Amino acid sequence: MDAFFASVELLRHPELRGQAVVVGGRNAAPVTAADGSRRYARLADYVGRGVVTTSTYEARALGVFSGMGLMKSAQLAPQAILLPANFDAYRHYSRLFKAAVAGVAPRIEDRGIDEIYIDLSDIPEETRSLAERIRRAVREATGLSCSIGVSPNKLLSKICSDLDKPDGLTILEPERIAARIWPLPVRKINGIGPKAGERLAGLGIRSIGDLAAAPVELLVEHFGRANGVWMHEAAHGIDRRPVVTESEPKSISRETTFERDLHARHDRAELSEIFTSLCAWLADDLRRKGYAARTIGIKLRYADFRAVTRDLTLPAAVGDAGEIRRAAGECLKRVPLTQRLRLLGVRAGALVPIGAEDAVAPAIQASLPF
DNA sequence: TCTGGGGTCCTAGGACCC
DNA sequence: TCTGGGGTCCTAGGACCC
Repeated sequence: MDAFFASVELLRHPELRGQAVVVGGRNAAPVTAADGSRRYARLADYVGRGVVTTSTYEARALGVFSGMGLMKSAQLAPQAILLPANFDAYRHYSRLFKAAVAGVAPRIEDRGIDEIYIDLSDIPEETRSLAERIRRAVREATGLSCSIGVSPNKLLSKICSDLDKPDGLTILEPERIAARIWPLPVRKINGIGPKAGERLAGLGIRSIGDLAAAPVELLVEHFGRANGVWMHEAAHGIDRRPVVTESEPKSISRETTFERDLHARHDRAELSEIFTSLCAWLADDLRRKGYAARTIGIKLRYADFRAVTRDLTLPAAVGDAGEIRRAAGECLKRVPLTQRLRLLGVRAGALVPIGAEDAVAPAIQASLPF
């Protein structure tokens, strides 16, 4: 989906269309005056922590992109409109667009709130008309635009979906990999992030073509056997991963960054309250999704941005807020708390579907000597 | 006044078991 | 003048993605 959160906001606030709009931060929603006009916050007025979650293409033209600190983006685009995120609305439109696609092509892999892979292998329709039909279905169901890449595999389709944004359609024939894909920077490969990108640049490898031309032994030497071979194949457009239409969650977590850094001793009461709330929210999420957890963990981030985690695996799965808090409290005892903190999080792992806790076959009681 | 929140996957070491 | 080999589970950290 194109600039998904921001695009949903434009559906809710159509008068903002054409303007630089940024979603993010913790500011209050726009105020509607008696005459029906709305007052919007400007980026320049924002004070506090937070990053840009999504920006409209007009804001991107000013250099404001996802992940950028709001304070920094305020310098680039002080007049941009700032809206708080409305996750309920985004989840609603996410369900709508996925259902619309499923009506055309049902084999879908979920990749988060605004992205999917679609397996078109078994649909006989000509590629372009099929893709156009999907795009039309999404627009009719949501009023939103999306960008589609069609290719022989997920890796290439993901790259292609990005080539003609927004509202784009890119169809890649395998013979055109060298012409269309090799000129792109290595960072366009899903799985090559900032670190790997830097290390590749250090080897003089900048484009996907450079990567394709690099000896696989060189890549293996620098990135390990599995990674090196993967990079080599990716650069040649090889990807054998199937479209996975069903999966179970592995973990569920809740975390929060404080308005200001807190100290375990000095701000004990405040931290304790936040900690308890996080455990309660997590328990609620677990219950709503139908899971209990055998592993409870915490995460904290110090004022200097270092993060640490601690885990505790329990003899039996838990789901209750009190049980979670008790286990998370044990984890908290194992972490140094002398420095100020900026973030606290609680995580549930080793998830067990509720009702299935006892579904594991009980161990055979008798112990046999053979 | 830097740097959100929710995830997945991988690696590596140690405990423990047979 | 030692102390194999193979496996699983748990923990911690880090890269990466949406």
